[in-house]
Amino acid sequence: MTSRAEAADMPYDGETKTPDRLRRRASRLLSQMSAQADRLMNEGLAQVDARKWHYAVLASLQEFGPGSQATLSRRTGIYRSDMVGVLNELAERGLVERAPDPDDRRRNVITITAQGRRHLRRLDKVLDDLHEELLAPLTPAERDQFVQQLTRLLDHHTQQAPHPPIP
Amino acid sequence: MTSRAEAADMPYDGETKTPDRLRRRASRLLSQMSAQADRLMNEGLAQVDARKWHYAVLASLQEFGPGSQATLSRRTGIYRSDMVGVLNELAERGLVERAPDPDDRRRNVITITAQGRRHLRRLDKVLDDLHEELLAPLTPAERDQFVQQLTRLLDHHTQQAPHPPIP
DNA sequence: CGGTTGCGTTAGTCTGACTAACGATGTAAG
DNA sequence: CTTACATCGTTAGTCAGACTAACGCAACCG
Repeated sequence: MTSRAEAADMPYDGETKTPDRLRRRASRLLSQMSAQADRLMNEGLAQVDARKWHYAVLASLQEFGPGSQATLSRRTGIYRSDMVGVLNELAERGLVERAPDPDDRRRNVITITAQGRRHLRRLDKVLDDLHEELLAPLTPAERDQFVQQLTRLLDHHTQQAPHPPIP
Repeated sequence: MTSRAEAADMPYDGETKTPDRLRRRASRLLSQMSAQADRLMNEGLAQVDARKWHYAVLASLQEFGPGSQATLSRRTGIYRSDMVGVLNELAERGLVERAPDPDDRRRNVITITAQGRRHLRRLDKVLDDLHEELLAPLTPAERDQFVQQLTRLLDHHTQQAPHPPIP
């Protein structure tokens, strides 16, 4: 069981090879895969004039109905300071409507438009395709497993999280 | 087609719940887990006056011996423009030595020092602990599986990659 | 010799994640 | 009622990671 391969008769290549202890680190794999996934999504979404956050907000609106910006922030995990810009973009494109809430004049009520719903359907399709590409090397069973493990990890670190409860 | 109608008798919480289609997206899970892992690593490493990149460089030096900055760049995946700063930090701390290469005067030869080796041993321990924490919810078998799947994904996207061959 | 390639370095872009503080408004306690 | 506190939208800014462009220099190739 030679795990790290007696370099003895291997074409030793200290020029390009990454040490095993490095390649194996989950944190490293995660950040690299995350970068890769981000690149993929951004490219794909750019082709339909959209961004990751657009999808998050539209999906949340579709699923749970209208809400204030702070509500959307909680639902999507986007900081409310960043939500401003996202909603500007969505409103510019006519995908959502931002109207003052008569019941609470601090708030804006955000509503998805018909066009927004249409756009969301498109984004869903685009993202499905992109994820197909992203997860191509995994079998369907492995994909489920992978997603489920990621979910468990994430839940564990965000439950009684000492850190980021989306301020 | 009542796609969101089933909320009928659920404790509907449109204020904080994230839509399923969103929570499930691997790209989203990856970026969130990556952020979480980054935070964890950065915090842990900060306590021993180190950074992620420090580990990568030191590990590479230990495993494959001295090399030029460009070589290290290839081995670790750090851009050579960022390598400069990393090596400055490592040199300041006396963990590596940067000497001009007499055989090729464009190059610097980077060598790990005894102190660097000591530091690396410490970092390895720290990272082991941090990863124990990071992957806590997974059984040992699942961890292997998880790492292996990430590796496969990453390999697939970096092999004949149209995109980032570490320029 | 001249052109191309590789090297180290500087500077700068872009994105995502995150903090601080503001004024305006709402809620609760005395 | 008024004083204190919390929440909302917004602006501005920090910080890190990933990445590009371009520079001057040195080496290699034909």
